[in-house]
Amino acid sequence: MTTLSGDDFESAVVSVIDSLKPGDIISYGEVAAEAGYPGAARAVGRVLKGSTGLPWWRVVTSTGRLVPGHEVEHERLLEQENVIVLNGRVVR
DNA sequence: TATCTGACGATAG
DNA sequence: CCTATCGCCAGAT
Repeated sequence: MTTLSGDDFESAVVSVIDSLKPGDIISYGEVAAEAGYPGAARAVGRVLKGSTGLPWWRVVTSTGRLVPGHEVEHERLLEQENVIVLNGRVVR
């Protein structure tokens, strides 16, 4: 039956992020595209914000910028994954 | 059903 | 390089 729910979108996003490995960085738009919802970068941010247990720190903005409002926390978490962050930007 | 919001993306200035 | 504006999508009220 057509039991469509936003849960499908969240599940897809969670699956993509959970598939990432330590040190692997991806942008919101990339996550949305991989989840099957290209252009839904904003919706992805909503999932990260409301979902716990997800490595949200592996997700950065398209320009490699850290998450606004969480730059300090984000940078610290990335360093734990062997990721170098300079000036609020991820070094790749 | 309509309207607003938001851990975004891209472009313009 | 930084700020501002528009556009896109899904969820919440």
